[in-house]
Amino acid sequence: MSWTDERIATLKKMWEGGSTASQIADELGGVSRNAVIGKAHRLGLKSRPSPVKSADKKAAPAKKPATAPKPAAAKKPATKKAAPSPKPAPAVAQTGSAAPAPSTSPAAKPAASAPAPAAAPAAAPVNASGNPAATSQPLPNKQADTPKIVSVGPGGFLRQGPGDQQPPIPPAPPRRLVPAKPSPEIADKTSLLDLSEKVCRWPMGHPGEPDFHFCGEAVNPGFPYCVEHCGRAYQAQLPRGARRPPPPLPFGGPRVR
DNA sequence: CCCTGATTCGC
DNA sequence: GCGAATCAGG
Repeated sequence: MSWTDERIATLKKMWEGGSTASQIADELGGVSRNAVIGKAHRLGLKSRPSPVKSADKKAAPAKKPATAPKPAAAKKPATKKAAPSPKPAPAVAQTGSAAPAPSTSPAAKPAASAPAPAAAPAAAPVNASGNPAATSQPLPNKQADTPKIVSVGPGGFLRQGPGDQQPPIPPAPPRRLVPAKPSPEIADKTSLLDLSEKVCRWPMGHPGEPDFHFCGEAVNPGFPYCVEHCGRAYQAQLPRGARRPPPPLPFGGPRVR
């Protein structure tokens, strides 16, 4: 794979957007995590909290003496790293799929590290019951009069208490396989490349899905999200003692991995 | 172990 | 310029 302008653009956006090299790599497809990092550095993009980068301080870390510690010659079968599988990538289970599209391979991990809160598009706003007149949130919500802790964020978004996510969890979106490349259907959606300081970056759907896009609403000034999503992103902290008590987990709890 | 990013260095 | 191999912290 070569670094086309588009691929570079995507790399930049994602890198600056805080995606990990791995995520970027398999989003782009056909490149390794190392390739992404290497490219990023060559592009001058660099660093973001890197685990290994707090070293130095004063003395030189005396990494490698003049002697050649590593004979680069020997290439090992590399049992450690996962198989790169450059081209014949996506091992799509499912019923016989003829789509070769090497682009993305959503295969492996459930993607837990993604900052993406997994948007639930049609999530019914069950929130802010009392709905103080102060807020103009047009929430079609009646009933419920339990006084919840609701505060108004700087931009006018409603803060939620820590347990207030209305829809339990983002409705596990059926992961679709394949495509993930530009298609007419997402033409008017906010794509990765459409992100700017002015539009809401709240992710809708999941990377790799054909219709993955971003909210795209005008941002709440000073925030990366629109007012609505600010309410989701920034949640009020309940006073100590009034916190959500019990870890509702029957036992053990769902293993997330 | 896994993950992460940084760096090196042969190509 | 590219990226695998390697390093090194979490």
